[in-house]
Amino acid sequence: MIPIAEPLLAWYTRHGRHDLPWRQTRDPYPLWLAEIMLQQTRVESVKPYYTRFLQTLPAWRALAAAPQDQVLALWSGLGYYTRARNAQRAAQVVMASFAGHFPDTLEKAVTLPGVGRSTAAAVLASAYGQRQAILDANARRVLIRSHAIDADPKATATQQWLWTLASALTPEDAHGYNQAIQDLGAMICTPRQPRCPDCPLASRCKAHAQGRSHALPVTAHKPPKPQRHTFFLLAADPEGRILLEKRPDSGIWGGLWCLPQAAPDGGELSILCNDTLPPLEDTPAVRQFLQEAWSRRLRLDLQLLALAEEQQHVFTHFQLRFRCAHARVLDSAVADSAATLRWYHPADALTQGLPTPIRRILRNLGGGR
DNA sequence: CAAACGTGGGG
DNA sequence: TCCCCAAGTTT
Repeated sequence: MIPIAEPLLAWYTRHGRHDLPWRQTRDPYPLWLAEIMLQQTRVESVKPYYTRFLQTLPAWRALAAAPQDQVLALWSGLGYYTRARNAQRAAQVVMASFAGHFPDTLEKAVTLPGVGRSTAAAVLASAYGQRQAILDANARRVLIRSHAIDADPKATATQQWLWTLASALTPEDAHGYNQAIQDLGAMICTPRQPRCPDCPLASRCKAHAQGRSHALPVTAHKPPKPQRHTFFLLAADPEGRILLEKRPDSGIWGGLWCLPQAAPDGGELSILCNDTLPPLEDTPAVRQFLQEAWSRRLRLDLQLLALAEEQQHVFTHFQLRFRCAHARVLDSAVADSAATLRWYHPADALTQGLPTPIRRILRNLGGGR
């Protein structure tokens, strides 16, 4: 085991990112919110979301009581929307079970939805000054390189070893150390082309000594992404409003407002589907199928006008190809009654929680390019 | 325990 | 253009 705390903290004092918005406080609520937003997400992406969210919902009570649609609207574009729904559930638990205070033990903290071991440790260290080790992607990379760990980082045994290492190396000032190791990972010990000449740990780094910094951590080769296809319905009523459908909480884009979908094989209509379809052809048969399927499911008398050019959206685990079907309805009364279906003027729709590609589509509707 | 879960920036 | 992957957690 290689002691790194002392040079790390010295480096952090001089070169760390002390100006990050969530480093201006020791209040658990904003610290916790930042940790949730930063999960699998870059600092620069989080900043504007963090500021806006905190201005709108500045405390546990406000978040716990907010409409879910408001929470998701504040999260819209940030991705991994389970985090937003869990964050609100966590705020409700904090209010109901912890008297409005973030719990003060790891055991209790990890019972909060969306709060795992690393997030819990980060908050406890920063908010309460506890000696708690984190193990995020930055800390993991620094430990793997400094100790020249060849094993698969995903393997359970490796994870266990890394946690043991992290705990042993974390000093009393875990608050400072955790931030220091994260900054080192983000600024010096980066995934590709690490800047070893500038690294305060270079002299004691095993990977550097072996000339293997660039080769660690070992990375698994990724299989190609499966392709999925769907049609999105752009139905306009006589007032120029667009029909949106609220997605179920589970699954992709959970809880967001989306354009209604259809898959040309007649399969489940409310989910993004599926790899076995014929491509997104524009034939009379396809048009007829789409018009009938949507009319029946949405209980609308709609006329299909045109199929727009194919677009695509890439997710972590699959690639989505889609076309927008422009349609009009003469009477929008029926769909208004369903809780998961709503007509929106495009400008109002843009204030809702929307998936990024749907936001792009709606933004480009009127006068956009 | 492998897969699900978003999006955008950088090489 | 394409591939990588980021302050992980949940199922």
